[in-house]
This record gives sequence, C-alpha cells and structure tokens, in this order.
Amino acid sequence: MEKNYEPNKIEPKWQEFWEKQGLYRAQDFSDKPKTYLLVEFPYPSGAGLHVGHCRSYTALDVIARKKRMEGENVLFPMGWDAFGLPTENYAIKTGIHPAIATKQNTETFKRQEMALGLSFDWNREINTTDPAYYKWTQWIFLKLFENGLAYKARIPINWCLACQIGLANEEVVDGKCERCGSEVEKREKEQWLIKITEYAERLIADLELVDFPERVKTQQVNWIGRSEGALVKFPLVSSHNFIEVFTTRIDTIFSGTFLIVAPGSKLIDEYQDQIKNWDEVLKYREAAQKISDIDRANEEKDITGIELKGITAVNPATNEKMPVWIADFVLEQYGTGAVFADGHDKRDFKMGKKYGLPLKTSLVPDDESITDKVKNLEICYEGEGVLFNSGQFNGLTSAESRPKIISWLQENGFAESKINYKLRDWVFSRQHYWGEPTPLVHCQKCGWVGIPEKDLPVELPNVENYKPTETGESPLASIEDWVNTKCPKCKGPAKRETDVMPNWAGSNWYFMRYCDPNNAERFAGPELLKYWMPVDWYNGGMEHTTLHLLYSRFIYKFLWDIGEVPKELGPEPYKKRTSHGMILGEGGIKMSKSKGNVINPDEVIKEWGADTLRVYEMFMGPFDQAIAWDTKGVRGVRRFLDRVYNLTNRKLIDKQSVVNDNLERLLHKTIKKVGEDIENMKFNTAVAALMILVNKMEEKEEIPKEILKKFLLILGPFAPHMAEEIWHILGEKQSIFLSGWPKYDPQFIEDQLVNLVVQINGRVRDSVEIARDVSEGEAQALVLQSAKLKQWIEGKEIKKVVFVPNKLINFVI
RNA sequence: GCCCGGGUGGUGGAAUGGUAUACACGAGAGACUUAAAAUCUCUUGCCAGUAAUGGCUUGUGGGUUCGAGUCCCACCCCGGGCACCA
Repeated sequence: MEKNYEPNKIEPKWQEFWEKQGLYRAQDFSDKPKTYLLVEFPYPSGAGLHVGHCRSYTALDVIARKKRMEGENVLFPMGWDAFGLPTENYAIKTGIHPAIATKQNTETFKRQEMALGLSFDWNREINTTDPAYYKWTQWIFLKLFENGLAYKARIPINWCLACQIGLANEEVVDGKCERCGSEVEKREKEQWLIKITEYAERLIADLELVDFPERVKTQQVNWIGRSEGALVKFPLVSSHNFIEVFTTRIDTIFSGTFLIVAPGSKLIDEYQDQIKNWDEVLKYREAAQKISDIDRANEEKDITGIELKGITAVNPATNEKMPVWIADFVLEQYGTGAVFADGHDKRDFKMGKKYGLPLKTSLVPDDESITDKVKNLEICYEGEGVLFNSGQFNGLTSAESRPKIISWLQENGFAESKINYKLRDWVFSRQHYWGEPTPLVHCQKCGWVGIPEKDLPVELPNVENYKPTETGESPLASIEDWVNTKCPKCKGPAKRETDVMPNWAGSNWYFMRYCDPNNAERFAGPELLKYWMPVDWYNGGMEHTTLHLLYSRFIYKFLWDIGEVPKELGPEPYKKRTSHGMILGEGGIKMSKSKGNVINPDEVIKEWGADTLRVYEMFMGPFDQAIAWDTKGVRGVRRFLDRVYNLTNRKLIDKQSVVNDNLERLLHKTIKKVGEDIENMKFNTAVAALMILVNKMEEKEEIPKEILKKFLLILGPFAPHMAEEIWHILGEKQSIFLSGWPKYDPQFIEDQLVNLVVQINGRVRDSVEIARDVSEGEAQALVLQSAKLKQWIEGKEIKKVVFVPNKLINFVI
C-alpha cells in the first residue's frame, strides 16, 4: 500500500520521542568535546514568533544536530529577553500586568519553537524577568558601581508634554510623539552611565582574537571611532579662561580663524553675562534641540549659526583674534563639543563664506593644478598636504607636522596629545517600570550606596499605574513605602533609585547563565564556565553589531578583569560570530501588522509541515542576506519532501546485489558538499545538493537501501521529522540522530574523466572529455586535431597558450 | 548625511580570476482525468536562424588580465545601523 507524507501526524510524534529520550540535553563535564552554539534569545513580543527567528534558529539547529551526530557534547539553549518597552506600553494601554503578558508571550514563543522541532535543551531555559535571574543582573551592576564604572550625569531624554512620558528615539517621528503627534522636547535627567569608553581600546584590539565576519569587525571599529589628535586650548580675550577643542587636524591650526561651539554646550552657559545676544543664543539652542543629531550632522544640509557676541578667543599658534560662533552641525557629545574652523573643512568653509567670516588656508595638496585655488579659497581642500603660512613648520607634510606642532604648543600649555572615541558612555537608566530595579539607595549622609548582595534581588514591586510620574520619574517613584528605606551602611533614612535598567542589562551576560542556569550562589559557577565557555558559535542579526554585541563583549571583559570569570577563559566571550539576513514580506518590504504581510509560522506548519518550513528557510537564499518571503517557494519545498517520502514506495534493494557506481559517486560527493556547506552556513546550496541526489535516485527503478539511509543521515539536520520517520520505516529502532554523521570516501570524489574547455582569446570555442591530469603537451596535441577548432586557428599564429590542468586551455592568436 | 552590506534570467538564486545562469519557482506544451486539482514528461536567459551555429548578457561607465559576476576606480539604486526598539 502506498504511504502518504502527513507531516502533522509524524511531527508531534517524533518531537515527543526526542524529548522523552532527552536527546538534546547538554552534559556538564562530559568527556566528549564540547560545542556551545548560541542564537540570540528573543524578545517575546505579542506578535508571536517571526519567520525571521525561525531562520536563525533552524540554521543553528542544523549545525547542532550535525555536531551531535559527529559525537560532540552540544549546548544549544534558549531563553527570553523579556523586559522592555513594548510590553510596558501594552500594559499602559490595556492595564494587563507586564508579567502576565510576558508569561503568555513566552508560552506562545516556546510552543512555536517546539513545533519547529528545534533541538534546544529546555532544561536550561532562562528568563531575564525572573527574580532569580535578575538578581545577578543587579549584582553585575553593583560590581560596575563598586569598581567605579558607574556614575551619574545629566543627560537629555525625549519628553512628550502631552503623554507625560519619556520616549525612546524610535518613538519620536519627525520631532513628534509617535502616539499622540504632539511636540517632543528634550529634558535633562540625572542618569546612571557606565564607562564603556574605558574599554574602547581593548574592544578594538581584541577583535584580533575572534572569528567574526570582517563587516562586523569593521562596524564595531568604526562605531568605537578611535582617532588620534590633540586637545587645544584657545584662550579667551576677556577672561583667564579658554575654550578647549579636540582636533585630528592640528596640521591646519595656523589657518584657524574662528571657533564653533555646539549650541547645547555647557561652555556657553558659563559666559552668559558676557554674551550680548543671549536671547538669540537661547532661541538658536532651542531650535537645535528639536533637530535630530542625524539631521544636524548631515553634510548636505544648509549651514546655520550665530555669533556669540562679546566673546573672542585667540589662536595660540598665530595669536590672532578669533570670533566665536555656535552652529548645530557641531555636536555636544563628540570631542569637547567645540571645533576650530578653517578653510580646510567643507562645513567650516561653507559657514565662513555664508557669514563673511575670515577664512585662511595653510596647506597645499601634491596636485599642483589646484594649489592656487586652495590658496585663494576658491575651493575647499580637505586632504593632507604640505604646510605654508605656518611659521617654523612651513614645508613639512601634514603627518610630519602634527607631533611637532603639538609639542610646540604643549611647551606653553596650549595643547596635548589626545585619543578621542566616537563611542559614548552607556546610559543605563530608564524612567520606566518593566525593567530591573537599580539596586542602589541614596542616603543623605553616605551618598549612593549599593544594596548588599544578601538582600538581592531588589524585586520589582507592583504598581497600579505603569506610566511615569508627571515629573518624568519612573512609576516606581510613586510607591512611597518602597522608595523610602534605610541606608545599608548607616541605617539612616535613604531613598531607593527609582529608574530601572535598560533592556541590555539582562542580555549582556545571559550566555553565561546558560552554563549554570540554576545556580543560586553565583551568576554561574567557575567550573561550569570553564567547561562551557567561550561560546563557540554565536549567530545573530547584523542590527545588533554595535549595541548588544559590543555591550556584551564589554561586560564579559569587565567580569573577567575582576576575576569573576575564570582567568583561563581569556578576554573574549564569543569565539565565532555569524549573522543572518532579515526575512522581508513578499515584494521585499518589511513584515508588519499594519501592512498585513506577516507570515505566521503556525499557519505555515499547519499547511505544509515544520520540515517544509525549515527546509524552505534554509533553501530560500544566502543565509547572511535579507530576502523576501515567497509562498510559491514553500510549495516547491513541500513537493521536494513529498518526493523524498515517496522514495519509500520504491523497490529498495540490498547494495550487494547491484553495481550502482554513478549513484554511489553522487552520494559521496553530496555527503562532502552538504557537510562543508553546513559548516560554512551555505544552507541553500546544501539543500540544492540534496535535491540533485533525490532527482538522481528517482530516476532509478531500484534504490540501494544503504544509499537511501546515508541520504537520510544528511537530510536529518534539515528535515529531522521526515528523516526519523523514514529511518523507522526502514526498520531502525533507535533515533537516527544517535547514528554517526556519514563519512565520504575520497575515491568517489574525483572523476577520472574531466571536461577540458578550449578557448581562443579567452572565448569558449569547444570542450573535450579527457583523462584527469593530462599534461599540457598531450592536451594541446589532442585539442588541435579537433575540426571545430580549425576554423578559428587556420592561418593564424598562436602567440601564447595558457593551460590550467583539468580545467581549460586557452590559445592566444 | 555618515558607517556597513548588496545589485546576476520573468522570480529566489548558483558560480576557489577559468564553460555565467546549478537548484528551485513561474510560464508554455503534452500525459493521466468526465473535469479540475495533484502528479508525471518535455521546453524555457535575450537576439538571429528550420537547424547546425553565431552574436549579446551579471546596476552604469572606465581600468587591470590570455581570461572579470569575481580584482581596481568613479557613479546610480536598494537594505541594515546611527546610541532610550530589541
């Protein structure tokens, strides 16, 4: 009787079978070689699992299954990064407690992941909102605090006047509140910051130790943005003070003719009495606050600025007086929030021309044709060159001049070398509810004091209203009996910190918790960390490159520095990082509820089966690139799996009774290719190779059982339920995943006959079948007899012959 | 705007500097069927030609090379990130 492929019957059956057998339990301290495979744990949103999650998880599931078959002790865990804004906003809207929404969402996610047949070790499931987990998130914050890496500073936040709530940048659209459309203003708030900048140098240098894609390394290096330069003091005429500027172009200091300060800079406030047009300055400052930094730094936009009337600085190199202006293209956060302006910077140049400010140049490029134009300020030259107008430094190149100018200015206290980073310290406070409480109290006598470890976790109390207070404090601030407490040090009255931590706090160390998820004494025990860490392979989205990936490297390094992570593990948490591409909706646009183009994995599984979803997502395109969903492609994959299943309806024979050389050859080539492709995450070509093998098997009246079985072994990681089902149809009793990964026989890999391509002047004119490893002379003799070639070669002189063994021969005539 | 990717048939894509278009989708023709669906077989980059065959083709323009989708330069378009979304 013909058997039919019914995924909805076989998939739950095998999922239960695997779970019962505990096939995916990672064994602590096993003698087998360990492999720690990690996917970014999801934020369990109300929308349910996205097909994009499925792509990343299936990919590492394929790798995990293969590595287990290869005899490795695999740790492949899953958890929930469940604190965050969307759940809180949902609570504000509906009144449903975030903990309840989180519970529902994680249950949905877990059910959906299980339905995909992912081989996670569910015994190690973690949740960042679990007090037993965030106890250690708080503990890590305290360690940062104790080690002087946490400090308070006034930082602007987005504040919606109408909603009375702080907004994430994402919630501000064109300067307006995303929910109510009213104006958003900047408010300064005292917030906790973490000194990630202290680790800037090491975060760059240690990238050499890890196997990350080059684009990820470049993005991180550029994000940290190290630049060598100088701090230069420009004295003010009317006081003993000065304005300090960071520059990487000290070589152009002699052409500095005016200063530009960021409009929000605190430098200005100090001189309020001296600034004659203070009202105007305030107006400009307010306007600048409404423009995003991205727009302010846009090099194409119109330059605006106003003079700080009454303030004049002096260029310490030339002793010439310099007007001082403010302009919004100078950003408060970068360097010192002030620059000196000259004719060698496009924006300075534009500003000078626009407002009739003095402009000078002091270096000329190698290209003499534009020398005069640069000198006459007809064009702006931003490159390096040879100095003029620069006193004793005339004639030096930019690179030669920089150290000399710095030390010359340094003698008089006007300059010093300085390395600056674009990277900023990490704002660690949120005026929200759904996050980890910051474990600090403020005492009148003792200042900020950490909660002792024995009193952790500081549990998140219940509130009735999830909205921040009218003054912009976290909702926790309104719980008086929680806020008012005793100072752990002096037992005097103290107030708790009411801001909670950002979502990153829980996700920057979670990979260590998986090693020892139930430890009540430590964030993870040193022996287990030594056994499982570092993460051997971490896959995630490109969009996390500069935040989560960088933050978690930093936190790991910090814990390693203070000895909480065993020294022998080394300074990097992730050995290897890979990135998946996003899955877009049909037509290449982002999937979103509002566009109604969201693909729900539940429905795909219901209609086609989990194996179809898995294989489709692996086959749809290159794993590291964004790709659009295509339902027709899903159907194609299901057709493929149907054909695989139908192989069991063929006549299956014992191998000994038949010589099936071609099929055997192809099998071994496929084993090799699929194995290598999985390691290189070239899942799409691995699936294509499996399809080619199936097409070949289908051509045969009889299929040797051994060949079918080996095919099932390499299909297994992609379509585990299908492989297990057929494995058992063939009479096996044990799980297919307890069988080893098949080995290929090298003698079947190389063909004895090769196709030699014949080219004339690099154009293909013919091809011939010849024996492998034929010499150039033999090949030439053989090829030149061909009648086809005669028409091209006759009467022409062969100038050169290029021969690539087993590939091609090219005649240049 | 700045930083990082990408651009190949009608579509998703394949291709250690060496036969561009594997595999799949779609489309067309046929078989099976009362019919449709499903399934199976064949065709399918574009142009000319009955065919053999020839010419053209990897976003655009230039360069290196016996040979370029692949390397170099410039430009155009699309995607990701830009620090309180995760």
